[in-house]
Amino acid sequence: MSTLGIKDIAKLAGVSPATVSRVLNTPELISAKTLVRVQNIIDEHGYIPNRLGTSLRTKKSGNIVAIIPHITKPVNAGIIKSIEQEAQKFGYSVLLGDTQGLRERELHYGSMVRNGQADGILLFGSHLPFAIKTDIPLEKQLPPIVNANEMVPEVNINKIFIDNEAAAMEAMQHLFDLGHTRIAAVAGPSDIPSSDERISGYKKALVRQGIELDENLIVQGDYTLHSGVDMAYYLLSLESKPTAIFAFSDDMAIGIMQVLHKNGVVVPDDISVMGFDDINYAEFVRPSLTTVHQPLEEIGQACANLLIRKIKNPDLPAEKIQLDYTLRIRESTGPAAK
Amino acid sequence: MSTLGIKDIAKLAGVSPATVSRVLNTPELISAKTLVRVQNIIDEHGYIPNRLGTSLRTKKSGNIVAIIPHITKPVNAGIIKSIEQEAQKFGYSVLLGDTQGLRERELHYGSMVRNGQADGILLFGSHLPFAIKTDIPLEKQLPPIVNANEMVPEVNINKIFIDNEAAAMEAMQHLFDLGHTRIAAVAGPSDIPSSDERISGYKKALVRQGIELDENLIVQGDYTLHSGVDMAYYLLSLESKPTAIFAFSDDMAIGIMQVLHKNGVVVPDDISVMGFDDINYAEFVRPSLTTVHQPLEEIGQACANLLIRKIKNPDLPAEKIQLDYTLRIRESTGPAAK
DNA sequence: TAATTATATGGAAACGATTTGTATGTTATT
DNA sequence: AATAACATACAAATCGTTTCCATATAATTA
Repeated sequence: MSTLGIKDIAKLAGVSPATVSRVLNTPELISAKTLVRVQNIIDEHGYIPNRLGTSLRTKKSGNIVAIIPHITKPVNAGIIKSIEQEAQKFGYSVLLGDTQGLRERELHYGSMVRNGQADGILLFGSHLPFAIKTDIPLEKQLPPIVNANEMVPEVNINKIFIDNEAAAMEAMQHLFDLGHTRIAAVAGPSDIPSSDERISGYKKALVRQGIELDENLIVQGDYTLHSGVDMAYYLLSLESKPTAIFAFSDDMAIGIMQVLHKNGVVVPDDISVMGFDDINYAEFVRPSLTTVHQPLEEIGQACANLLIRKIKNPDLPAEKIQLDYTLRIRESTGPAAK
Repeated sequence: MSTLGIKDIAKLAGVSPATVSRVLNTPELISAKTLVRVQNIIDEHGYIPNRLGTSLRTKKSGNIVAIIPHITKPVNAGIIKSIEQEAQKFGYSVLLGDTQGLRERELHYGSMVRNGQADGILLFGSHLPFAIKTDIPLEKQLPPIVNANEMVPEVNINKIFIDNEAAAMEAMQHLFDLGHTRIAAVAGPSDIPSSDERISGYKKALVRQGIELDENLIVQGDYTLHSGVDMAYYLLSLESKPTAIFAFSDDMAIGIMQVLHKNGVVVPDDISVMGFDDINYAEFVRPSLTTVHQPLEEIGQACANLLIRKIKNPDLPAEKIQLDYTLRIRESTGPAAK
């Protein structure tokens, strides 16, 4: 375990530490023969430069940290994969930080860029992961950071997003087209921006269609399977039941469908169910789930790419990039029951 | 962005850097009045010690890296959560490394402990994430490391595992009890130890039951939803179809059930399906999935706890900890069709 | 009161790399 | 043969901490 350092390698190769460093970083400045000699010693001993020393000196860690509320949710699968690929293309490593929805963990991962362990932040939550001072302009305080999916309220930040409101409206239009007029919305937590935006789309769609809003039909879950279950029981308990349910996450939609099935309600014949996200299980549940597809790979790639550009050039102004959603119509939605 | 260092704080407080360091790390050695004075300056400026400097000096990073083949698979959800919780309890941070199954990424994350960015490794893959020399005893070369779920062949390593062979046998026994004799196995990739162990359990169970092995009934997938689909089509194409299918992952089982349903095969009336893992979707698919439950939270906690103990005391001998699986019987298995 | 011991702080050397002059050795030019 | 030009390699400073050692002050004891 006694790992040897650049000085040891230098001694073994009969050169100075500076030369070893150049062999590693700027080999074109080194003569062919010393290059191979030193490189051989390096290989032979499996020398790996201590990243702490390097980072300390260069003030670059080569890491980016992705702050993700619940990393194992299937909706993150495509995002993470593409982030890693894009980052690797530019020589960056991705450190994944799972916050479990805890503010403390957000702050913890957020501090990694200030304490030198990372060069930039990919933020998938809706809170800035550090304290900001009100007496100094925000831009002066921000490290390189890109915000995706769940938007922070702050304006001057790089953002990658889809138009949640428009997506919700389009989903509603699909249900209107099938003849539904009594449509329940199962929203996410109230402090989650994407949920608010989708509620807004839900309401606008009703207005446009000339349908009066029934507040009883808007319920709040937390995007999880189990909250879908709870909300389904509530909706089934209504005296005047909806003919369609628009859940703002696939997980909730799946939970809802299970309860409906257990209670003898046939989807979509009795009630249609619509999800949001298009996780990979959406087409494998029964009936397969109609949902709003998010371009997850694109989101991940765009995030990483943008962040790295900001790291290399911190003074660029904030960019907002909007990506396209798609309606994926499957079996869980059908004509409204009479 | 010009972040100030310990010297700046020292200057502002009119003390030496050593004193500031003590305020942060050993406040009991500092007089009450300087303590509050220095602490105020620290708070006022939001000073955060540079972790690189600290780690370089102390030779401890306070990080552990978890190397995970596919982090977003639902089976990892409970594991990751409990790892984080346990690590935090001891003041360690978890860096999640998703390898996407690539050797290169394994090596990359594996090098983090040698280059100072992490103090130990939680390994969920079946390859050691670094090169080992054959002329030196393994124990001399190993950093603190704990291997879980998918076992590396090397013997002298800390391991957390369930008895996959016994679990597979018990699953088979459940199917035997229902009257099945023609049971297909849908295995994982051939280089994945857990799959081999389950195959071994599958075969032993057949022997014990006095049923002749039919090699045509053992097929190989890759643990994913889509490979479940492919394998299901293959099994349906057999002239003599199985009455039960034992998939070595829930994802494959879910893929299989979808194909069966599409082709008018009723589960479990026509064919029973059994999974492995007990991911959270298992009880939400239709029919809900009978499967082998792995104690994911326990695994995560045991891993992190063991690793941290090894970090603090590297000379402890390797430990092997076996945890208990449980059969979860749901709707996807039933009496064998005539 | 003087001598001794605790207590609190400062100075400076590490930790492991990179990088900026600077020095050395070679080759080319006059 | 002397100088210029160039290619290499070195020594030392540096990044931001912690910690050993020394010192100054305060507290205790004789």
